[in-house]
Parts: sequence; C-alpha cells; structure tokens
Amino acid sequence: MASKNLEIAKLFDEIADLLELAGQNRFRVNAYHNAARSLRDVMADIAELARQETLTDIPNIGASMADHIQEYLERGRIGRHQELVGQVPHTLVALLQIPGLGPKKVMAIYENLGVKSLEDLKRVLDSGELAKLPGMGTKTADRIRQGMAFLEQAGQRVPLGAARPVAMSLVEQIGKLPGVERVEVAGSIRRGKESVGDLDILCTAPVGPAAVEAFTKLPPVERVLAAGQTKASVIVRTRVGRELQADLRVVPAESFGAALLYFTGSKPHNIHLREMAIKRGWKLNEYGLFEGEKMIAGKTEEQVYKKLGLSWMEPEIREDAGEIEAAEQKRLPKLLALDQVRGDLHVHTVASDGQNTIEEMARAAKDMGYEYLAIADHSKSAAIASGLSIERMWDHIHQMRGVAHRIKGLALLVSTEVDILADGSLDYPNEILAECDFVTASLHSGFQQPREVATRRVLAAMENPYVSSIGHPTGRLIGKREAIDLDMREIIKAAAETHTALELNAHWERLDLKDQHVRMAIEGGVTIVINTDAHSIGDMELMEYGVITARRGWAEAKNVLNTFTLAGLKKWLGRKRSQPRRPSRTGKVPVSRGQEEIPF
DNA sequence: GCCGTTTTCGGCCCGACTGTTTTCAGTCG
Ligand SMILES: Nc1nc2c(ncn2[C@H]2C[C@H](O)[C@@H](COP(=O)(O)OP(=O)(O)OP(=O)(O)O)O2)c(=O)[nH]1
Ligand SMILES: [Mg+2]
Ligand SMILES: [Mg+2]
Ligand SMILES: [Zn+2]
Repeated sequence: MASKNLEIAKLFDEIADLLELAGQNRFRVNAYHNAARSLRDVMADIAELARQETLTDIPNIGASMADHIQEYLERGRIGRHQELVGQVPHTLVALLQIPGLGPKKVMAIYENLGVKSLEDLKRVLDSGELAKLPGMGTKTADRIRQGMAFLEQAGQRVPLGAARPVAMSLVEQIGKLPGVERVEVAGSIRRGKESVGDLDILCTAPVGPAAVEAFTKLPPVERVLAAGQTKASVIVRTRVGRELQADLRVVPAESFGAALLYFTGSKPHNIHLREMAIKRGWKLNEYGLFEGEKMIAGKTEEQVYKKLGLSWMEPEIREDAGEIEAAEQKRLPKLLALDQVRGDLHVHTVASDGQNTIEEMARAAKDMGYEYLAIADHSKSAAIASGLSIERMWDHIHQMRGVAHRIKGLALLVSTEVDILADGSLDYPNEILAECDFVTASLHSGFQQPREVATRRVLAAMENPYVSSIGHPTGRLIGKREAIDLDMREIIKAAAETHTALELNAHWERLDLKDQHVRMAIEGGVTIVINTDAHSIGDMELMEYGVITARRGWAEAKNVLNTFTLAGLKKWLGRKRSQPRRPSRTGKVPVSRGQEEIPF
C-alpha cells in the first residue's frame, strides 16, 4: 500500500459518504471529508505522528479523528466505519459517483426499490419503477441514464497535457462569440493539476444569457447538460473521440476578478476565503466582496485578496494547503518561472529511442535560449529502448564530445540515463559514469516490487558517487500505470544526504515527482531537476508542465538545479564528485580518453 | 466533528440550474 495516510483518508471519505446517506448532520459529514483531505495533504508519516501523539496538530483532526487513526493503525479497521456499513450498504457509495445522483435519491431508490448496485439501478430505470417514485419522473430517469452513460464513457480524469489544448481551443472559439469580452481558463487547469475532471472556462459579457446560448451552439458541443442565465455545462467530444464536460460561467465585467477567483478554486481555498470574509462581517461570492449591499472589491483577484489582508496568490498553490496563512504573513514563496530555466538535463537522441540527432537536439536547445543540454540515452539493459552497449556508449561519448566541441553558445553535457538494475546496481561500470558530466539513474523494471525492495534499489543508486539525479522516481504514468510503491520519505532523506537531485520529469504523462512529493523534497532540503526526457526536438517544449508542477510543489528557482548558471551547476555537481577529475576543476589534462576538450 | 488572539458554544461558503414540489429540495459548481 502506498501509505497509511492515504488508506485512512479513503476510509474517512467513505465514512462521510455513508453518514450522508444515513441522513446525518451535514457538518459532521464535512468534518470527515475535511479530515480526509488533511491526511492527504500532510507530509509527515501518520504512524510517526501517532507515536508522538501529535495527530491533533493536523488541521481538521480532533480527538475523534485521532482515535479513529489510532484504531486503524493498531487494528487495521475503524469501528465507526464498520457500524455504518451495518446500517447502509456500502455499495451505495459507488452510486454517488453517477452525475445527478446524490445521497437523497440514492437512499430513496434503495429504500423503495431495493437498489444497491449499478445493475439494480439499470433494472428499475428500464422497468419504469424509478420514474414512479415520489419526487422523481421520466426526466429524472433520463438524467440518471445519461449520467450512467457519461460515467462509463468519461468517468476518468484526463491528464492536464491532454485537456489543456482542448480548453485553449474552446477559449478561442468563445472569444469570437458576439458580445463576449474577456475569456479565461479557470478550475483545475488554471491551477495546473496533473489531471482534470472537466474544463472550466470563465467569460465576461454584458448580456449573460446570450453568451451562454451561443456557447451551447459551438461545433464541438455534443450535448447540453444544463444551461441557464449565467452558466452552462456541456459535453464536448475531443479530436481523439473522448467525451469531456465543459463548464462556462458568464459574469459582468465588474465581477471578473471575484468570478475568476471563485471559478479557479480550489473549493477548499474558496471556502477558507469566504470564512475570512464572514469574520470581517462581509460576504464573498463570485460577484464580489460585499459589505452589506456595497461591493468593496471584485474587479480583480488582487483587490479581493488585498481587502482580506492577503497578497495575490498564484493559482498553482490555491489548495488551502498553507498558502493563505503564508500570504497573511507575507511569506509566500517566490515561485519558479519558466523563463528561469537554463537547460534540460535529460533528453534522448537517435542513438537510443529518440528521433533527432545530438546535433539537432543541441541546436534546438540553443534556439530555446538554453545555456546547457545533457544528452542522456538509455543504457545497455534497456533493450526495447535501444539502450547502448558499453562499446556503443564509448563511441556515443566520443560523438557527444565532438558536437560539444563544435557547437558554440551552448554547453553540451555528456550524460546517460542509466538503468537501476534489479539488485540496485547500475547498468554501466563506473568508468563510463565517470566520463559523464551528469548521470541520471532510472528504474525501468520491477514496478511490482515490494516497497522495501524498490526503495533499497533507489537508495543504492544514490550511493553511487557518479549519480547526479534519479529519473522519474516513481515510474508512474498518469491514468495508466500506478507509481512504484516507494518510501518517499526515506528517498528524500537519502537524496539530501548523498547530494543527489530528484528529477521532476516534465512529460505530462509522468509529472514524476508529483507536486506533493516536490514539496516534501524541498522541505527536506533536496534539489529538484526538471527534465523533459525529450525523445524529439518538439518534446523539449514539455518543460512548461514540469515548471507548473514544481510551482504546485512551492518550488523556487533556488530549489531547481536547472535554473542554476552553468558555473553554478558545475559547482553543485562537484560537491558529490569530490575527487578531482575534471580539467575545468583541476586545470590538468583530462583523466582518460580525452581526445576532445571536455566542455564542462 | 472541528474550531477559537473578542468564542469551549454555536457557528460551519454561497449561488445556479433542474424538475415536479404549488414554494423548494436536490445536486452541482
Ligand atoms: N465556493 C465554492 N466554489 C466551488 C465549489 N465547487 C466548485 N467550486 C469552484 C472551485 C472549483 O475549482 C471551480 C470548478 O469546479 P470543479 O468542480 O470543476 O473543480 P476543479 O476544476 O477544481 O477540479 P476538477 O479537476 O474539475 O475535478 O468551481 C463549492 O462547493 N463552493
Ligand atoms: Mg474542473
Ligand atoms: Mg467544473
Ligand atoms: Zn529518458
């Protein structure tokens, strides 16, 4: 299992759902959801906090929640949960996933018709029994049927990199509609979440209903879920044939800031801000900040934040994970920006499974304004990725040095993406690694290994003095392959101790390290390196997704290795490789095989 | 069930859209 924190969070969410089905107090329901969220956000190991008896220091964890946690750690179950399962069939929780079906309807259908599962639900829809229940009719039945179909078709979240272009294209089309003024992407896409549930778009227009209506008639709109005076929800079909929900919100121009704030979220961030407004005797909604009838802010996000005593916050950190407290104390991080990135330290070429030559990659990097680029092809065991044999690697090193020598205005670094083998040893001997300016060590096998085994492999790799960074540490593919079960706290500790960077692989299918692990790593004093792992020139543009994810992990430029100048990078690398062996360090002749001048 | 620098009791975000309800509950953003 990934971690006790997540296991307990899942149980708390289920308790909340069961309580809600049982018709209990909605604030208690919220308390369980809030506790679950806090457990997901907390960086420390929950078992460790339990030992120290500091569980109630976690926000939203009080005496009851702490007892539940203790009980789970000791006995692997929570009595409260089991009681509830005795009262309400736990299979009903799955039915809540259907859009349009909430706790009240699920309970009514269960109590009157005995519906406990999706199959049962289909049956009572087809037989017409559902439509006969009090408070329900044929339209309700239709909505539920559509909800079930949508859940099957598009129940899964979509990776940011797949969703964002669709959202951008919609923004462009909405911008051309008559009467529409400003248009912005909002929601989880604006916050840069690794995967998104839908597309949220905000626009201003003097006449709301006209804009809403025009939106629902756009070509990509397949069907309309709801459309009113100020907003619409529709289903769009993407070019790859996937269905996605898109929500448009329309507000008058004077409310733009308040509306963007609202629609960007996150929901917990919104609620926290609204509670702050209440404390001051005001009201915050998507139309503005109000003192009685009087609007005191709303034209811009900054105005609203300022009135609440806060500085403006970057969307990426609006998760109510400490950013509001930081803003109150004027201690917000100075988040990393894309233009601070000076190089890419993990790209492939035709030598292994890339599509461009060393020279082409180098020229492209130079055109992007980079100061340095590290060519890192696969090592010999990566057979499906055409990994280089030792012999070919020596030749490849020669080739890389040749290009490095010829190209001006870019430091081309000799590198490798060396496999971490099953026993934690590396796929190349140290003689090769010593020739590299930068070494990325990656796991490409054994994804199912037990936590201890996989963790030990990574720790062993970090012990190697030539390993500069661990590539895509958890090996996950968003929506496709689970992360390797690793003890990330151990790995972060060891990375700090061994002076090894952890990669944030920028490809939107990976984003690995993920945002929360980035934050944990930085907290642990680890340096992150954001690499695209490009397999073609175009892939180098993926850097932006890595930067967004790093920002979600509160990364500043100083935490990110590839924002360092070439000299700074060199100095950083020199700390682990304490032996003098580089001519640039020692001023002496190259150590070995040094026909070419080593550019580094 | 959690929380508190005016509180250990009494609050807990706020609004839009839908359907079948004759006045608003349920669901969602
Ligand atoms: N105040 C308030 N705002 C909400 C609530 N639900 C949603 N919002 C706001 C904040 C959300 O970021 C925004 C868009 O809603 P979504 O349901 O699409 O959530 P979001 O985009 O954050 O995540 P997603 O990836 O779509 O699951 O609307 C709510 O209950 N209260
Ligand atoms: Mg959304
Ligand atoms: Mg939405
Ligand atoms: Zn790679």
